[in-house]
Amino acid sequence: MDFSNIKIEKELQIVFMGTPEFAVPVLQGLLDNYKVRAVVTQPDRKGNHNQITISPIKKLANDNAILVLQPEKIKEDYQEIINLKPDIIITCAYGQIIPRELLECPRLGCINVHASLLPKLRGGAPIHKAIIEGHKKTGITIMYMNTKMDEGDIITQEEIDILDTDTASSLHNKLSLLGRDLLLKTLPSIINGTNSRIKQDSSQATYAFNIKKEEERLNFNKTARQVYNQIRGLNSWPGAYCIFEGKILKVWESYITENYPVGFNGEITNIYKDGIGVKVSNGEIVFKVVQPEGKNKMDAISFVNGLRDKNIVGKILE
RNA sequence: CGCGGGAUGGAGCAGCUUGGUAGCUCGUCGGGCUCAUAACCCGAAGGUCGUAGGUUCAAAUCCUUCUCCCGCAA
Repeated sequence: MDFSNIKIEKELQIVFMGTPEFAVPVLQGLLDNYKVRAVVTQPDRKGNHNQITISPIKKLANDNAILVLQPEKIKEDYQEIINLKPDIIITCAYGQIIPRELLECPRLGCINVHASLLPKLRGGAPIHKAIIEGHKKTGITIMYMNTKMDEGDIITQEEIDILDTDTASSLHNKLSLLGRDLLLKTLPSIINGTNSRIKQDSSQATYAFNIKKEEERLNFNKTARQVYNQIRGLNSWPGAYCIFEGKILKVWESYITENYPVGFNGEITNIYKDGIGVKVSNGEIVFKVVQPEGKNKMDAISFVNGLRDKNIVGKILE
Protein backbone atom coordinates (compact mmCIF):
# COMPACT_ATOMS: atom_id res chain seq x y z
CA MET A 1 0.00 0.00 0.00
CA ASP A 2 1.14 3.46 -0.81
CA PHE A 3 0.27 5.74 2.06
CA SER A 4 1.96 8.82 0.67
CA ASN A 5 -1.11 9.86 -1.28
CA ILE A 6 -3.33 9.55 1.73
CA LYS A 7 -0.98 11.69 3.70
CA ILE A 8 -1.11 14.42 1.09
CA GLU A 9 -4.87 14.24 1.00
CA LYS A 10 -5.10 14.56 4.74
CA GLU A 11 -3.15 17.76 4.56
CA LEU A 12 -5.44 19.28 1.97
CA GLN A 13 -7.26 22.40 3.03
CA ILE A 14 -10.85 21.49 2.19
CA VAL A 15 -13.69 23.93 2.61
CA PHE A 16 -17.20 22.52 2.36
CA MET A 17 -20.23 24.62 1.52
CA GLY A 18 -23.72 23.24 1.96
CA THR A 19 -26.94 23.71 3.87
CA PRO A 20 -29.81 21.19 3.85
CA GLU A 21 -30.21 17.54 4.73
CA PHE A 22 -29.19 16.55 1.22
CA ALA A 23 -25.62 17.66 1.87
CA VAL A 24 -25.28 15.86 5.19
CA PRO A 25 -24.17 12.42 3.88
CA VAL A 26 -21.81 14.19 1.49
CA LEU A 27 -20.13 16.12 4.27
CA GLN A 28 -20.13 13.04 6.49
CA GLY A 29 -18.40 11.10 3.73
CA LEU A 30 -15.76 13.79 3.50
CA LEU A 31 -15.26 13.83 7.24
CA ASP A 32 -14.77 10.08 7.24
CA ASN A 33 -12.01 10.25 4.65
CA TYR A 34 -10.51 13.72 4.73
CA LYS A 35 -9.84 16.59 7.03
CA VAL A 36 -12.25 19.46 6.51
CA ARG A 37 -10.88 22.87 7.38
CA ALA A 38 -14.15 24.79 7.51
CA VAL A 39 -17.84 24.60 6.64
CA VAL A 40 -19.84 27.41 5.07
CA THR A 41 -23.61 27.30 5.42
CA GLN A 42 -26.62 29.60 5.32
CA PRO A 43 -27.31 31.85 8.32
CA ASP A 44 -29.67 30.62 11.03
CA ARG A 45 -33.28 31.38 10.23
CA LYS A 46 -36.19 32.19 12.46
CA GLY A 47 -38.94 29.62 12.17
CA ASN A 48 -42.32 29.47 13.82
CA HIS A 49 -42.68 31.80 16.77
CA ASN A 50 -39.17 32.44 17.99
CA GLN A 51 -37.63 29.10 17.22
CA ILE A 52 -34.30 29.45 15.49
CA THR A 53 -33.52 26.82 12.92
CA ILE A 54 -29.90 25.97 12.24
CA SER A 55 -29.00 24.11 9.10
CA PRO A 56 -28.37 20.34 9.26
CA ILE A 57 -24.88 21.00 7.95
CA LYS A 58 -24.14 23.42 10.77
CA LYS A 59 -25.31 20.81 13.22
CA LEU A 60 -22.99 18.21 11.76
CA ALA A 61 -20.09 20.65 11.69
CA ASN A 62 -20.69 21.60 15.30
CA ASP A 63 -20.74 17.96 16.32
CA ASN A 64 -17.34 17.57 14.73
CA ALA A 65 -15.95 20.82 16.13
CA ILE A 66 -15.36 22.30 12.69
CA LEU A 67 -15.19 26.01 12.03
CA VAL A 68 -18.56 27.25 10.69
CA LEU A 69 -18.96 30.40 8.61
CA GLN A 70 -22.41 31.82 7.83
CA PRO A 71 -22.14 34.88 5.62
CA GLU A 72 -25.47 36.58 4.95
CA LYS A 73 -24.32 37.36 1.41
CA ILE A 74 -21.47 35.26 0.09
CA LYS A 75 -21.28 37.65 -2.85
CA GLU A 76 -19.82 40.31 -0.56
CA ASP A 77 -18.61 38.46 2.45
CA TYR A 78 -16.07 35.88 1.25
CA GLN A 79 -12.68 37.24 2.33
CA GLU A 80 -12.67 35.09 5.44
CA ILE A 81 -12.87 31.97 3.30
CA ILE A 82 -10.02 33.12 1.06
CA ASN A 83 -7.93 33.73 4.16
CA LEU A 84 -8.20 30.03 4.94
CA LYS A 85 -6.24 29.37 1.73
CA PRO A 86 -8.36 26.40 0.65
CA ASP A 87 -6.88 23.94 -1.84
CA ILE A 88 -10.34 22.93 -2.91
CA ILE A 89 -13.89 24.07 -2.22
CA ILE A 90 -16.63 21.47 -2.38
CA THR A 91 -20.21 22.64 -2.48
CA CYS A 92 -23.46 20.73 -2.27
CA ALA A 93 -26.78 22.54 -2.14
CA TYR A 94 -25.32 25.62 -0.53
CA GLY A 95 -28.02 28.02 -1.63
CA GLN A 96 -26.13 31.02 -2.95
CA ILE A 97 -24.15 31.80 -6.07
CA ILE A 98 -20.42 31.80 -5.34
CA PRO A 99 -18.60 34.94 -6.57
CA ARG A 100 -15.77 34.77 -9.09
CA GLU A 101 -13.08 35.81 -6.60
CA LEU A 102 -13.88 32.79 -4.47
CA LEU A 103 -14.17 30.42 -7.43
CA GLU A 104 -10.69 31.35 -8.57
CA CYS A 105 -9.10 31.03 -5.16
CA PRO A 106 -8.49 27.28 -4.62
CA ARG A 107 -5.74 25.69 -6.73
CA LEU A 108 -7.82 22.55 -7.32
CA GLY A 109 -10.90 24.58 -8.08
CA CYS A 110 -14.46 24.66 -6.78
CA ILE A 111 -16.46 21.55 -7.41
CA ASN A 112 -20.15 20.97 -6.94
CA VAL A 113 -22.32 17.93 -6.30
CA HIS A 114 -25.55 18.45 -8.23
CA ALA A 115 -28.61 16.19 -8.12
CA SER A 116 -29.38 15.87 -11.81
CA LEU A 117 -27.82 14.76 -15.09
CA LEU A 118 -26.61 18.14 -16.28
CA PRO A 119 -27.29 19.97 -18.51
CA LYS A 120 -30.78 18.77 -17.60
CA LEU A 121 -32.48 20.35 -14.59
CA ARG A 122 -30.12 23.16 -13.72
CA GLY A 123 -31.19 24.98 -10.58
CA GLY A 124 -32.26 24.53 -7.01
CA ALA A 125 -35.04 21.95 -7.24
CA PRO A 126 -33.81 19.21 -9.59
CA ILE A 127 -35.12 16.33 -7.49
CA HIS A 128 -38.65 17.69 -7.22
CA LYS A 129 -38.82 18.63 -10.87
CA ALA A 130 -37.52 15.28 -12.07
CA ILE A 131 -40.51 13.58 -10.50
CA ILE A 132 -43.08 16.28 -11.22
CA GLU A 133 -42.12 16.22 -14.89
CA GLY A 134 -42.34 12.44 -14.93
CA HIS A 135 -38.72 11.67 -15.78
CA LYS A 136 -37.72 8.01 -15.81
CA LYS A 137 -34.17 8.61 -14.67
CA THR A 138 -31.99 11.22 -13.09
CA GLY A 139 -28.63 11.19 -11.35
CA ILE A 140 -25.68 13.00 -9.86
CA THR A 141 -23.24 15.28 -11.60
CA ILE A 142 -19.87 16.23 -10.15
CA MET A 143 -18.75 19.42 -11.85
CA TYR A 144 -16.56 22.47 -11.71
CA MET A 145 -18.42 25.61 -10.82
CA ASN A 146 -18.50 28.85 -12.69
CA THR A 147 -20.31 32.08 -11.99
CA LYS A 148 -23.52 30.85 -13.55
CA MET A 149 -26.04 28.43 -12.12
CA ASP A 150 -24.93 24.83 -12.70
CA GLU A 151 -23.23 25.58 -16.02
CA GLY A 152 -19.67 24.52 -15.24
CA ASP A 153 -17.71 21.71 -16.84
CA ILE A 154 -18.73 18.19 -15.97
CA ILE A 155 -16.25 15.88 -14.27
CA THR A 156 -18.39 12.79 -13.92
CA GLN A 157 -21.99 11.62 -13.77
CA GLU A 158 -23.89 8.63 -12.52
CA GLU A 159 -27.42 7.67 -13.43
CA ILE A 160 -30.25 6.32 -11.30
CA ASP A 161 -33.77 5.12 -12.18
CA ILE A 162 -36.80 6.95 -10.86
CA LEU A 163 -39.30 4.39 -9.69
CA ASP A 164 -43.01 4.90 -10.03
CA THR A 165 -43.24 4.72 -6.26
CA ASP A 166 -40.46 7.21 -5.59
CA THR A 167 -41.24 10.45 -3.85
CA ALA A 168 -39.04 13.51 -3.77
CA SER A 169 -38.06 12.34 -0.32
CA SER A 170 -37.05 8.80 -1.27
CA LEU A 171 -35.24 10.02 -4.39
CA HIS A 172 -33.57 12.72 -2.32
CA ASN A 173 -32.15 10.09 0.01
CA LYS A 174 -30.91 7.87 -2.79
CA LEU A 175 -29.30 10.76 -4.63
CA SER A 176 -27.77 12.08 -1.46
CA LEU A 177 -25.96 8.78 -0.89
CA LEU A 178 -25.06 8.49 -4.56
CA GLY A 179 -23.66 12.02 -4.42
CA ARG A 180 -21.50 11.06 -1.48
CA ASP A 181 -20.20 7.92 -3.16
CA LEU A 182 -19.55 9.53 -6.51
CA LEU A 183 -17.74 12.43 -4.88
CA LEU A 184 -15.50 10.15 -2.85
CA LYS A 185 -14.83 8.03 -5.93
CA THR A 186 -14.00 11.07 -8.04
CA LEU A 187 -12.08 13.18 -5.57
CA PRO A 188 -8.73 11.35 -5.86
CA SER A 189 -8.60 12.01 -9.58
CA ILE A 190 -9.39 15.66 -9.00
CA ILE A 191 -6.66 15.91 -6.42
CA ASN A 192 -4.04 14.35 -8.66
CA GLY A 193 -5.27 16.09 -11.77
CA THR A 194 -6.28 13.04 -13.82
CA ASN A 195 -9.98 13.80 -13.93
CA SER A 196 -11.88 14.49 -17.13
CA ARG A 197 -13.52 17.81 -17.87
CA ILE A 198 -16.36 18.08 -20.36
CA LYS A 199 -18.16 21.22 -21.41
CA GLN A 200 -21.93 21.23 -21.05
CA ASP A 201 -24.04 21.33 -24.18
CA SER A 202 -26.17 24.31 -23.21
CA SER A 203 -28.52 23.79 -26.14
CA GLN A 204 -29.78 20.73 -24.27
CA ALA A 205 -30.24 22.52 -20.97
CA THR A 206 -33.46 22.49 -18.97
CA TYR A 207 -34.11 24.28 -15.72
CA ALA A 208 -35.48 23.40 -12.30
CA PHE A 209 -35.78 26.63 -10.39
CA ASN A 210 -36.93 26.69 -6.80
CA ILE A 211 -40.56 25.68 -6.36
CA LYS A 212 -42.97 28.59 -6.24
CA LYS A 213 -46.10 28.49 -4.12
CA GLU A 214 -48.27 28.44 -7.21
CA GLU A 215 -46.47 25.32 -8.46
CA GLU A 216 -47.48 23.52 -5.28
CA ARG A 217 -51.16 23.94 -6.00
CA LEU A 218 -52.93 21.00 -7.56
CA ASN A 219 -54.73 21.48 -10.83
CA PHE A 220 -57.47 18.92 -11.33
CA ASN A 221 -57.79 19.78 -15.00
CA LYS A 222 -54.58 17.84 -15.46
CA THR A 223 -54.36 14.08 -15.87
CA ALA A 224 -54.33 11.64 -12.99
CA ARG A 225 -50.70 10.87 -13.76
CA GLN A 226 -49.71 14.53 -13.67
CA VAL A 227 -51.50 15.11 -10.37
CA TYR A 228 -49.98 11.94 -8.93
CA ASN A 229 -46.50 13.05 -10.00
CA GLN A 230 -47.01 16.48 -8.50
CA ILE A 231 -48.09 15.02 -5.16
CA ARG A 232 -45.17 12.61 -4.86
CA GLY A 233 -42.76 15.16 -6.34
CA LEU A 234 -43.54 17.57 -3.53
CA ASN A 235 -43.43 14.96 -0.75
CA SER A 236 -42.03 15.35 1.86
CA TRP A 237 -41.41 19.02 1.27
CA PRO A 238 -43.09 21.44 0.68
CA GLY A 239 -46.22 19.44 -0.14
CA ALA A 240 -48.86 19.77 -2.82
CA TYR A 241 -52.09 21.44 -1.79
CA CYS A 242 -55.59 22.31 -2.84
CA ILE A 243 -58.35 24.36 -1.26
CA PHE A 244 -61.19 22.62 0.59
CA GLU A 245 -63.94 24.86 1.93
CA GLY A 246 -61.70 27.89 1.88
CA LYS A 247 -58.76 26.32 3.66
CA ILE A 248 -55.50 24.77 2.57
CA LEU A 249 -55.52 21.00 2.38
CA LYS A 250 -52.13 19.49 1.69
CA VAL A 251 -52.03 16.13 -0.02
CA TRP A 252 -49.12 13.85 0.83
CA GLU A 253 -50.03 10.48 -0.67
CA SER A 254 -52.34 9.37 -3.43
CA TYR A 255 -52.97 6.70 -6.00
CA ILE A 256 -54.63 6.49 -9.39
CA THR A 257 -57.75 4.40 -9.99
CA GLU A 258 -59.17 2.89 -13.16
CA ASN A 259 -62.45 4.76 -12.73
CA TYR A 260 -63.82 7.39 -15.06
CA PRO A 261 -66.34 9.27 -12.96
CA VAL A 262 -68.58 11.96 -14.37
CA GLY A 263 -68.71 15.41 -12.80
CA PHE A 264 -66.50 18.46 -12.46
CA ASN A 265 -62.75 18.22 -12.28
CA GLY A 266 -61.91 18.49 -8.58
CA GLU A 267 -65.23 17.05 -7.47
CA ILE A 268 -65.12 14.48 -4.69
CA THR A 269 -66.37 11.29 -6.28
CA ASN A 270 -66.34 8.80 -3.47
CA ILE A 271 -65.15 7.97 0.02
CA TYR A 272 -63.18 4.77 -0.19
CA LYS A 273 -61.92 2.60 2.63
CA ASP A 274 -58.46 4.13 2.29
CA GLY A 275 -59.07 7.59 0.92
CA ILE A 276 -61.00 10.33 -0.82
CA GLY A 277 -61.65 9.96 -4.54
CA VAL A 278 -61.35 13.08 -6.68
CA LYS A 279 -62.17 13.52 -10.34
CA VAL A 280 -59.41 14.72 -12.65
CA SER A 281 -59.44 15.35 -16.40
CA ASN A 282 -58.96 11.75 -17.48
CA GLY A 283 -60.13 9.75 -14.49
CA GLU A 284 -59.87 9.64 -10.74
CA ILE A 285 -57.19 10.00 -8.10
CA VAL A 286 -57.52 8.99 -4.45
CA PHE A 287 -56.01 11.03 -1.63
CA LYS A 288 -54.64 8.71 1.04
CA VAL A 289 -52.81 11.08 3.39
CA VAL A 290 -53.76 14.72 3.81
CA GLN A 291 -53.02 17.60 6.15
CA PRO A 292 -55.43 20.41 6.95
CA GLU A 293 -54.08 23.86 7.70
CA GLY A 294 -52.65 24.01 11.22
CA LYS A 295 -52.90 20.26 11.76
CA ASN A 296 -50.66 17.26 11.51
CA LYS A 297 -50.68 14.84 8.62
CA MET A 298 -53.47 12.31 8.85
CA ASP A 299 -54.90 9.58 6.71
CA ALA A 300 -57.72 10.87 4.57
CA ILE A 301 -60.31 8.74 6.34
CA SER A 302 -59.43 10.27 9.68
CA PHE A 303 -59.82 13.65 8.07
CA VAL A 304 -63.32 12.73 6.94
CA ASN A 305 -64.19 11.21 10.33
CA GLY A 306 -63.29 14.46 12.04
CA LEU A 307 -65.43 16.65 9.79
CA ARG A 308 -68.71 17.95 11.19
CA ASP A 309 -70.38 17.24 7.89
CA LYS A 310 -68.99 13.93 6.73
CA ASN A 311 -71.12 13.93 3.64
CA ILE A 312 -68.59 15.47 1.28
CA VAL A 313 -69.18 13.51 -1.92
CA GLY A 314 -70.02 16.06 -4.61
CA LYS A 315 -68.11 18.91 -2.98
CA ILE A 316 -65.45 20.57 -5.07
CA LEU A 317 -61.74 20.87 -4.36
CA GLU A 318 -60.04 23.85 -5.94
C1' C B 1 -40.90 39.09 21.09
C1' G B 2 -43.03 38.33 12.35
C1' C B 3 -48.72 36.56 11.58
C1' G B 4 -52.07 32.63 12.68
C1' G B 5 -54.25 27.56 14.07
C1' G B 6 -53.93 23.62 17.67
C1' A B 7 -53.06 20.08 22.25
C1' U B 8 -59.98 16.21 24.93
C1' G B 9 -59.82 7.45 25.59
C1' G B 10 -55.60 4.11 20.00
C1' A B 11 -56.92 7.95 15.28
C1' G B 12 -59.62 12.34 13.70
C1' C B 13 -62.95 15.85 15.87
C1' A B 14 -67.25 18.37 19.01
C1' G B 15 -67.99 20.65 23.74
C1' C B 16 -65.21 26.25 25.89
C1' U B 17 -68.63 32.45 24.17
C1' U B 18 -73.51 31.78 28.42
C1' G B 19 -68.58 27.05 34.46
C1' G B 20 -72.49 22.17 36.98
C1' U B 21 -72.71 13.68 35.48
C1' A B 22 -67.18 13.29 28.85
C1' G B 23 -70.07 13.52 23.37
C1' C B 24 -69.47 12.29 17.71
C1' U B 25 -67.25 9.44 13.43
C1' C B 26 -63.82 5.50 13.42
C1' G B 27 -60.49 1.79 15.43
C1' U B 28 -59.89 -2.25 19.16
C1' C B 29 -62.12 -6.50 21.95
C1' G B 30 -66.53 -9.86 22.63
C1' G B 31 -71.12 -11.62 20.55
C1' G B 32 -74.88 -11.92 16.47
C1' C B 33 -76.40 -12.09 11.22
C1' U B 34 -74.27 -13.90 6.55
C1' C B 35 -71.78 -18.55 1.56
C1' A B 36 -68.88 -14.31 2.60
C1' U B 37 -67.19 -9.28 3.59
C1' A B 38 -63.88 -3.65 4.19
C1' A B 39 -71.35 -4.24 4.92
C1' C B 40 -75.14 -4.60 8.92
C1' C B 41 -76.99 -5.48 14.33
C1' C B 42 -75.92 -5.89 19.83
C1' G B 43 -72.48 -5.20 23.78
C1' A B 44 -67.67 -3.90 26.24
C1' A B 45 -63.06 -1.88 27.43
C1' G B 46 -60.37 2.58 27.15
C1' G B 47 -59.82 9.70 29.06
C1' U B 48 -55.94 12.85 36.01
C1' C B 49 -59.69 16.99 28.94
C1' G B 50 -50.76 18.98 27.20
C1' U B 51 -47.92 21.22 32.06
C1' A B 52 -48.03 24.28 36.54
C1' G B 53 -50.63 27.65 39.36
C1' G B 54 -55.02 30.96 40.30
C1' U B 55 -60.52 32.36 40.68
C1' U B 56 -64.99 29.42 42.35
C1' C B 57 -69.32 25.61 46.32
C1' A B 58 -67.89 23.61 41.45
C1' A B 59 -63.14 24.38 35.84
C1' A B 60 -62.24 20.64 29.55
C1' U B 61 -64.85 25.47 30.00
C1' C B 62 -62.66 31.80 33.08
C1' C B 63 -57.34 34.11 34.29
C1' U B 64 -51.87 33.46 34.26
C1' U B 65 -47.23 30.30 33.36
C1' C B 66 -44.59 26.76 30.74
C1' U B 67 -43.87 22.85 27.05
C1' C B 68 -44.83 20.72 22.43
C1' C B 69 -47.12 20.38 17.28
C1' C B 70 -48.62 22.73 12.71
C1' G B 71 -49.96 26.48 8.47
C1' C B 72 -48.11 31.17 6.43
C1' A B 73 -44.10 34.45 5.97
C1' A B 74 -38.63 34.64 5.73
